Amino acid sequence: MGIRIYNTATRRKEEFEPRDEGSVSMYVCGPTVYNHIHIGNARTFLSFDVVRRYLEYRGFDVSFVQNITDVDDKIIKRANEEGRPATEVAAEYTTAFQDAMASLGVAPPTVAPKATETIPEMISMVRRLIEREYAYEVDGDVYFSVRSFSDYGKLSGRDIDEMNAGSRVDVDDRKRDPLDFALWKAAKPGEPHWTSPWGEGRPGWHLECSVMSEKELGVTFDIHGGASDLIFPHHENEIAQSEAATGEPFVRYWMHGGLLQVNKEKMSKSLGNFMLLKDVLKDYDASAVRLMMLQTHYRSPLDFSDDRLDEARTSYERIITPIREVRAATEQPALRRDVQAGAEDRNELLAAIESARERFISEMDDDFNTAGALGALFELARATNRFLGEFGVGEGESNVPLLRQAGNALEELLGVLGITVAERPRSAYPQTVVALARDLAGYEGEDVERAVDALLAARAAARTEKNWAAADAVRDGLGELGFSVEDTSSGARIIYDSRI
RNA sequence: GGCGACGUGGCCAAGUGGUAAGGCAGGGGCCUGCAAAGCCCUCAUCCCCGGUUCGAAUCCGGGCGUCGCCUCCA
Repeated sequence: MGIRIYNTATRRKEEFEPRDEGSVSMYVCGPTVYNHIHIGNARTFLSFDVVRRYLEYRGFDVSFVQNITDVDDKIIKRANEEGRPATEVAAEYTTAFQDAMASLGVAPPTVAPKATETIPEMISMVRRLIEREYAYEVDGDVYFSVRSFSDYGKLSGRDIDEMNAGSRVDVDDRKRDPLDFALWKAAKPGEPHWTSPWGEGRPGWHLECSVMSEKELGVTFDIHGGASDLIFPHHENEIAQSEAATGEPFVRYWMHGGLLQVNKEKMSKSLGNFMLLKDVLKDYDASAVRLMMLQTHYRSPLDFSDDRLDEARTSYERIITPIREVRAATEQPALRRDVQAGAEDRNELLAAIESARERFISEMDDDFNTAGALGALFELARATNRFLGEFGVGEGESNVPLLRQAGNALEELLGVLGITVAERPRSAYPQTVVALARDLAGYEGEDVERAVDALLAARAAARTEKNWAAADAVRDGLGELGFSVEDTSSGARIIYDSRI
């Protein structure tokens, strides 16, 4: 059985069959660039990053399109508040968005169209809709007439007549129906504007995604994603626009992610209970953030808290430890224990590798069940730790190929989830270790790396002499600088402890 | 009021008909100079009440509770 995807449009899981065999066209609604993105936004982009990575892992050639909405009411509002051009605001936060995505390890889209660079196509779609009598113009504004599109409401399961539209918003009496939405907005003085058959104006938000997706992927593309708060009205409106304009089905599979919550309440910019991604990443590794989020299924709500991030950081260490251990052991095999593993034990680890891989794939095939997939990886981590602890590299390093196989499998599958084993950056050692080395190890140079080497050597010597006080002074001193020292059978190891 | 989702151990969370993955935390043990890491053991009958079935966390009905959408929102 292949990949199954929960399709919001049909409310059930469906076998995934792309439009074109072997390739996938997917579109995910991107940000409106008027502020830094918060971690709720990040969760959605992360979810679809994993979808994209997994589809590629399964051999599909994925065209991944994500727009940048760089002209919008909120951008204009912000620009007015700050007394600078809207284009400047948009440019600033576009860059910030791209930087934030990169720091979370989200792969860049194949194409990232900007609304302001797609204006002619937007005007063209509005014109098509007017010609087909799905849209009408009033005083330079153009509205989509929801009642002219009989399928309106099919994605969100709503009936126009049962919605008490306008009950909480002022009804614009120029609209034929309160639910009619703007395709094109006449520009007010000082706003960004483009020349159109209806006068100077700018595109409506919903229009942008219909146009940019069609331009890059054509009609009836495979996957359209976004968070569940976009189902209505945004995605409903996209369907109406695109299907009315083209007469073809818009999208094959609609995927919607669950919302991030804080204290059981939705995190949103309007509620003000948000945390910016860039701030969270100051304190937590991207991989830990990814692990935290991926331990919950993408469609479920996820309650966010520092406690959960702390837990995720601990479990991140757990899952990458065997990878580090295997590297250390296979790089310095002479120092490792050399117990020969019997065929039975070797086969057991081999079987664990195979079953982890199989389970990972079957969990991910089932609507991208990252939580289940991670479960499989934790099990492989334990099997690897057990083997490593019991046999090491084996006599004549005979266990090395098998251990590498286990470590590589873990690393490869974690990589599909975008979780990487962070290499300790060389620059991580602060200059203060030099002083520490001078005090405790008699080191006289200025190089931080060598200072650390000197400290570890001094500690090893002290331990040989059973001078525990001197040995512990080194460990405690490094500990205060944020590094922990762990003794392994291949000698002491120093790791940066991000908790400090 | 309409539409929808959800309710699994101390916390988080997979599992959607055949007898409860995994992570975090806790308890006991091994290893260690001490630690850390790791390993082993231990820790639930799935919100409540009915029903269907040989058998249900898993299906149906009814409660109770939480959340989301119906307005810009990832």
